[in-house]
Amino acid sequence: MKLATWNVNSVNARLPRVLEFLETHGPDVVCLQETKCEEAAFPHEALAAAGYRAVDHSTGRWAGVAILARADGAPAAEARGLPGSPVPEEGRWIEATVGGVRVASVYVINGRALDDPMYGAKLAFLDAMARRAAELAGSPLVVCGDFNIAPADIDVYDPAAFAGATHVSEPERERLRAILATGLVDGFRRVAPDTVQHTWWDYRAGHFHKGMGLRIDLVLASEGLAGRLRSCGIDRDFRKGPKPSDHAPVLAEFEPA
DNA sequence: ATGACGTCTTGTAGACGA
Repeated sequence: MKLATWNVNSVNARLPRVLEFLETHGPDVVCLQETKCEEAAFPHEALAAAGYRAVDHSTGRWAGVAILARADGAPAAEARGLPGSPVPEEGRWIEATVGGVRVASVYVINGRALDDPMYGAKLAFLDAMARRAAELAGSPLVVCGDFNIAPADIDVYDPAAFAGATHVSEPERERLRAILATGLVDGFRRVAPDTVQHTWWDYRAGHFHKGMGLRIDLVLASEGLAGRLRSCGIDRDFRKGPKPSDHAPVLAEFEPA
C-alpha cells in the first residue's frame, strides 16, 4: 500500500497540483489537510475522473481534512471530528478504513504563540489525539497529517530561531511522544534516522530555496505496519513549480501483509 | 527586519498560517 499525506493549503487552489501528484505517484491512499472549502465545493468530480473517491470533513474557509482512495478501494468514512477536540466546529480530523487499515488525516491546531489561548487549545487537541489513538490501538492504524510540531531539533532548520516559539516547545513534543507511546512509529524517522529533511517552508523570503524549513508533516504507523515500511520520503518537487502549497507531500510504502 | 507570500471572504483589508 502506498500512502501519502499532504497539506495542500486549499484543495481547489491546488487542484492541478493534486491531480499531477495522483498521476505521478499513483498512491492508494492520500490524506489531505487545509482543504479550505465548503462541503459542496469539495472537488469530488475532478478526483473521480482521476480514479479516486474521497471522504472529507470540510468546514469552510479554515482547516478541512480529507482521505482519498482509489475508486476500487473506496474509503469508508468512520469518523468526522476528534472526540474531545477543543474546536469541534473545525475540520481537523477524519478517519476512514482503506484496505483493512484505519487511516486518520489530521490537521493539528497551529497554536499561534505560547501565550495565545490557541496554544492551550493545541495541547488539548493533542491530548484528545492520544486518547483516540489509544482507543484505536491493537489494529493496523496510520495517523498522518500536519502535526504542527517538529518532533526534534533535527527537524528544524535553525533551532535558535525557534526559541520560545510554537512547534518546538517541550509541552508539544511531550504530547507527541504520548501519542507515539500508544504504539505508533514516526515512519520517516524509522526509515531515515539521521536525515535532515523538511516538509514545510514559509512562502516568504525564499525560505524554500534557502533550505529554511521544518519537518512537521508526519506519517505515524502502528508497530506492525511500521515493520513493513518499504520506504518513507518527502517529495520536494511538489514545493516547486507553479502555485505550490507551502508544504511538500510525505509518501510511505508498506509491504503487503 | 516588526517584512517578505498566499489563501480566504456577500471581500477589495484583515485574518490566518507556522
